[in-house]
Amino acid sequence: MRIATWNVNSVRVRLVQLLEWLARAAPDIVCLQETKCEDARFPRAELEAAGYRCAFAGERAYNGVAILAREDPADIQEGIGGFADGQKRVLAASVAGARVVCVYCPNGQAVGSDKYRYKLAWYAALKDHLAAELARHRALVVAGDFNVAPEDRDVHDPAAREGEIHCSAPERAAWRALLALGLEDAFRLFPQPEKSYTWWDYRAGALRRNAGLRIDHILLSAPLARRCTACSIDLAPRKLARPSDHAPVLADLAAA
DNA sequence: ATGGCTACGATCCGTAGA
Repeated sequence: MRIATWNVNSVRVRLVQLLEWLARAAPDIVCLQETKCEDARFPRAELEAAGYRCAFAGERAYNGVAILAREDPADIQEGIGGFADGQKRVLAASVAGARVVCVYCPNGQAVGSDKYRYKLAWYAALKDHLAAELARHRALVVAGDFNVAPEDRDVHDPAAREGEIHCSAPERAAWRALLALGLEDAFRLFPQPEKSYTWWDYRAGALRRNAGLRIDHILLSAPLARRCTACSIDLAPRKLARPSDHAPVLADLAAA
């Protein structure tokens, strides 16, 4: 079973690239972030025609999350319990014996800003939410855009980024608090190329210079981590015309 | 290099992303 996450930066603008990638990469479960469209405008028909059932929670212009699967996602839950601020950032569903949580974590803008404080409060609420999910579901996947580069090796220029947004110690501590629940970073279960990133700025030739960050992740609970046979970043969609600024991440699981 | 690019919803510029 192949599980993927991709911040598409507008699901309607990226629909052609998304359909091409689904056909080529053939993931069984896909978590999408920054769909940026209200539910009534979600391209459900096109994705169903491509063989994917859809669960989605969106809003106009910002945020928005979706889960695509070969079968109907069940027990769909939107949001984080006790953190009802209306931003569409979390969607959970049960698929193929696993509980899948799709997350679009706040950006935080700048260390010390209101949005940074929001990010840290949101992460604390996410941790509690995932603790409750783990108590109910042994097979848990948390996939999405976490907007945290966990370690210096996940950053193109760590010295320039030290203490800055996505790399600050409180953000990294919030990330490690998720791992401490009993989740594994699927990408780091395996040897990986140096300078592996999932996001590159659109500007200043960042992709050409590989000036990126690894901020999109797939977390697996222990029973799923034991089944994981591979995890990789798919650079191809980032190199297409009119790309998202993020690349997809894929994880393969052996049969239970 | 404090810009540079892209999407959005509003107009032809501001907000946000990371």
